[in-house]
Amino acid sequence: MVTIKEIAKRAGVSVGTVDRVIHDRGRVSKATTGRVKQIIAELDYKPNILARSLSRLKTFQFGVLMPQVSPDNHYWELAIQGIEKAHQELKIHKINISYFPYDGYSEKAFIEASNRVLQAKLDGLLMAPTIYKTFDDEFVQRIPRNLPYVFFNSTIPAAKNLSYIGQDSYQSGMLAGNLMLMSTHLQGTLVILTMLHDDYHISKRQQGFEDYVRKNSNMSIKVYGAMRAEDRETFLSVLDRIFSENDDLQGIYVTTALTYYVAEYLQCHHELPRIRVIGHDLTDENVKYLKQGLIHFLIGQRPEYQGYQGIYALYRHVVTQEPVPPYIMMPLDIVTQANIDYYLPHYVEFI
Amino acid sequence: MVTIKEIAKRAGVSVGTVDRVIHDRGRVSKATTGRVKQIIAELDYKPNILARSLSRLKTFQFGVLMPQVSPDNHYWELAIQGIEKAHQELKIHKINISYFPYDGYSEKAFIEASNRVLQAKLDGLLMAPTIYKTFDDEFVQRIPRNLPYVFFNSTIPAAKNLSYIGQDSYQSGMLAGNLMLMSTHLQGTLVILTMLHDDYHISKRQQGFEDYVRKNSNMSIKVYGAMRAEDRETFLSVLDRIFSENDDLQGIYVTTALTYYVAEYLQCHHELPRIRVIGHDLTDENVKYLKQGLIHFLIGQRPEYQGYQGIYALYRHVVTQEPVPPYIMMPLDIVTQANIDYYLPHYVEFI
DNA sequence: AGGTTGTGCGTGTACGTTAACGCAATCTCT
DNA sequence: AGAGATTGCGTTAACGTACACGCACAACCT
Repeated sequence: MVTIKEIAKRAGVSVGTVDRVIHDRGRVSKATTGRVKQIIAELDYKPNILARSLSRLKTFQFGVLMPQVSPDNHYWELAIQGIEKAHQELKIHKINISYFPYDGYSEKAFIEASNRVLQAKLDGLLMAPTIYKTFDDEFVQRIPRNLPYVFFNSTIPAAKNLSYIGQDSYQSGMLAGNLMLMSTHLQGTLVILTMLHDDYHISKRQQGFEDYVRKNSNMSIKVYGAMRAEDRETFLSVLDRIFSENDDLQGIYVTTALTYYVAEYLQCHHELPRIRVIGHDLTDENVKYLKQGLIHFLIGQRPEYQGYQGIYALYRHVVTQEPVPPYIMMPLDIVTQANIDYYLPHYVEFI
Repeated sequence: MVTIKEIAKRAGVSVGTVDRVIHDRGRVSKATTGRVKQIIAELDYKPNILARSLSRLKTFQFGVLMPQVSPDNHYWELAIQGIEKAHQELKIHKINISYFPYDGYSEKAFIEASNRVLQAKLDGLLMAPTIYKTFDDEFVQRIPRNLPYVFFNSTIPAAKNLSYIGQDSYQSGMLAGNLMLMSTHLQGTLVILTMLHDDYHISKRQQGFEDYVRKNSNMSIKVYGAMRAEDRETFLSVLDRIFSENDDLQGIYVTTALTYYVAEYLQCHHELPRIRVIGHDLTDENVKYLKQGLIHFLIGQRPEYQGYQGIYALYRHVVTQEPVPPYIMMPLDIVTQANIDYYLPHYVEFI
């Protein structure tokens, strides 16, 4: 193993000088710098990460900017689980994580949280740009150039983020379409039940589904929306309309995690025909109905793994200085009754 | 952070003594041992793994006993990729890996390789018990008690292995049945095309499929076998029989990675009815036909991840002395045209 | 009694890197 | 010209653990 000492010897300098070159701390002549760098390249020197973390005095601070955990959105909780797992693994390397949670429905709360982020001394930032507009205008512009940041869950096209970790939403809609066509008779009507029209993510799913079904079948598609996702009454009345207006209904695709409303509805209405139900996310409610056979496919997005990978992307860039891919795409996990047990977060021993 | 020095101070001894207690190197009085151990427990001392690996003189040797890579079985190659990935990550911790490959079809070759394993000085062994009988009788019995070993791919029930990493084969057959029923009309005939009757793994898949279909439908099942998997001619003649003998055929489930033979056959016989084709493993051939729409579902088993996890299980047990779960079950990945790209090994950035 | 062996500890160096400190030599400013 | 700042290095003590070595003392043997 080639060490800093070996390099120092070959360059005819001390280890202190080599260290200064490696870390660009200055106070080394141009000539010496060049010589040391050349020897480093020649010997293909790779710093020993163990010795590094052991002797480093500084602790790195990573910030996490994302909506606070709320009962109606399981996703963030799981993301935190992954972040904490990474935290545990990396704290020996003197990595610390501070959270900047905010009320996901309040712009003011977000702005306040983002200001706190800017005031904190951070070496890296992991964030979920949930409020597209606000983020883009108010925050991302103000991030200092030397603060690397990673997006997860969703992304902002023009931003200078180090990496994006998440799913291809359009493709996940395509996949839903694919599953729908494989499990129906290619005739009749399909319904897309969607919500939160302002969410880029979700409209992409819808688009993917529509495009796939249009291209690969002659089935007709009807789109229904429920703006206020939390409002159960509205939701159920929309379902009333869906079933009364479509007598040749073959399946419903729910673009969000609220798929279980449909299952609940079907459970209460035994007279309704057998239709396919496809949706997203392995929330407790969804999983329950999947197991009961009232939901047929769920598409999982590995929220824990997204959080985990997000922290690791920062670590690799900031600490080990490995290259980090600009996109880390999460697989589109297809989950049914028969394989659900292997995708539940408490089961998954992801490393 | 609580260090060995802190413990030494509190116990009124030197760090050398604490070290001797921790590593059970002897030469410490009973009284002192007890006192040190108690303080370790009280302070919840966790050794610093970085300092440990840095100052350790010994390198750990892990052995890998599995069939050599062969063109007709992609699986092993992928497993090695994962093993090598773990190797790269762990070599800084002074972990070394040596391979003991053998011809998977020859018992003699296996026995020879296993003897070499027993002669090597190993600290851990990762192995795939492919030849069930032979393994059980000849080899597992002779593994020294102090050599921890991990199975991957398949397992031996009565063995004293540290862990098993792989899939639940029965459940993966169930999943195939589940997908088959969801994508057919629940009437007509289904064919199971199987081979290698002596393989426990594969017969479990068949059984899972049969049980699921019997329980959840009235479709009739017919089982066809091709003993010599490599023999293309035999295989094609079996397919001739399948299609001529079953005029209400709805789908074929292939219990192995040889699914592409069916796809190939269908490609050459345009006159044949549209049937569902479901099989296992993301081999290049299978993926090709999946993308073409001639295979509808593949069930993946993450061979790279199995190898990766296998090495890490040994590492955790031998080096960090964390507890290792007796079973690390791989998810049953459902792969279609629409999500295949995210499951291909070159894409997956599994950490 | 003298030698050997074993027990119970402490000391010190090493692992590879970081980073504070120190010290000439040179440069800058009044 | 002299004081102060800057440049270009070398030296060294950490970081936390492993492990070889050594030393004192007791036990045992002949």
